[in-house]
Amino acid sequence: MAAETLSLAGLEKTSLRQQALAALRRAITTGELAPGTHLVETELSESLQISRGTLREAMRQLQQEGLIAAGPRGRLSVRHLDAKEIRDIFAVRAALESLAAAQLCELADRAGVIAALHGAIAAMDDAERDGLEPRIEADLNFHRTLCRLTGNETLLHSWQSLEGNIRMSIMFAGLERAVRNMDVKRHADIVDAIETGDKAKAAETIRAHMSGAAQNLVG
Amino acid sequence: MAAETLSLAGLEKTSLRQQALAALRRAITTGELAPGTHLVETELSESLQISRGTLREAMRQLQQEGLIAAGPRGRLSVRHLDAKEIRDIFAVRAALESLAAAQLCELADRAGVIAALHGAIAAMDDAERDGLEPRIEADLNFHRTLCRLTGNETLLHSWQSLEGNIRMSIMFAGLERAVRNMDVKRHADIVDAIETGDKAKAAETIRAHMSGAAQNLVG
DNA sequence: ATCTGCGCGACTGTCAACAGTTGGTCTGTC
DNA sequence: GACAGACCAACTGTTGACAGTCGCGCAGAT
Repeated sequence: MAAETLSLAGLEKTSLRQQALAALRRAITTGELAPGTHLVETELSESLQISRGTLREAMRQLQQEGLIAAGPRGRLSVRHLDAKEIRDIFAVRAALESLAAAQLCELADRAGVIAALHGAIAAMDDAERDGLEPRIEADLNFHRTLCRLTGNETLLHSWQSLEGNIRMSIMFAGLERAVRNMDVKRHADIVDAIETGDKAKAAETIRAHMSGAAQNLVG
Repeated sequence: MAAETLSLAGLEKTSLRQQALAALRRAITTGELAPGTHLVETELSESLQISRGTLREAMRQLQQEGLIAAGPRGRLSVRHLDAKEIRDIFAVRAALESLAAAQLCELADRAGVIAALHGAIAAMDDAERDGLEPRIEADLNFHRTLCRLTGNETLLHSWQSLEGNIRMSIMFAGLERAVRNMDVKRHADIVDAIETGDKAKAAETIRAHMSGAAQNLVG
């Protein structure tokens, strides 16, 4: 029986707060909870089957992530994005990811990094057959990996706190427009630029990618 | 009695959660709560005279800001920064603020922006006589203003979520080292670069400023 | 002396209830 | 019919209490 006990399959005992957080994040970024919707604590806690206190903790986190906004008298509602805000979000995203690309260029041995990024691109390629959502996940995973590989935890954390906003932007613009940005070749260009080790070039490639992406979404 | 009722003096009715948030943030960034200190909910709620539920909401927010970190079994403790993390924080900060500088360069009419930034520098100059903390506040205010003037709310929000980490970095390095970065002239250089409207130059000025600042803190 | 249970104290996860405020509605009066 | 004022329902802010779990120390067996 040693094999079973060593598997540790049931290691992740997530708290109710984390489950609620994930559920709400998903509901908002998929549009199940429409922008502008007023989030009533009592209703939500009932539908999620958790207490208000636990729910409130999760909502604070979502508020900090920018997915929900506070109105007068503490009323929380699903944030609504307009075209300018999407452009602003992608400008910040471009700044963060170009830093990531530049930091990766500074690494002496980039072989492992390049391999990991190629793996992420391959996953994007595979996802093309699986539908829209998997493609979006694969795309976000590529960019998240870009940040993670730098080893700069602050950078990764900042990017992740933007991730919800990015997902909302995609949802707002519509999935059809969003998939235009999932082109494999353009992502391969990013990896190639990093491989050369030219910081300025890599950063500029990212900025161009993001500028085009924002244009695709709102233009 | 119209005068009194119109004064709106008591407009800011801050919730206990916000007060707790401010108090904790201050205690951590001033070192009153040393890095690594385990934050026991029952103790803190008693010393702050609030209930645990309210305290927990504030702690979630601090956790997202990166001021406190979660250990095993949900234990929260004051985050500890090492030299690498400070460099990482300042690299992200540089990326955000150079975006701010670049966006400000794109404005057709920069007169108002330049004036506001000169005002912030003048405040730094005044603060030189007032001691260490006011100088730090004036410095942070300058950089926050830089982000705010872009009108990019996401950028401002990202910067502010980094602000706590910046304050921790300053505390960690010691106030004597930190004030080396408060030089008025070097900040004036930033404003001058923005005034020329040269995006690349302005961004590079910021990056150099931040690189030097990080070096001053940990070098 | 070392190891194995066993309690016990300490803390976090979670919940249900109370209090205060705001906005709407309904009624009575002019 | 319009307006003023008083109820009333709906929410959020805040609290105290209960439950589960982890780590530690102590006693007893080998």
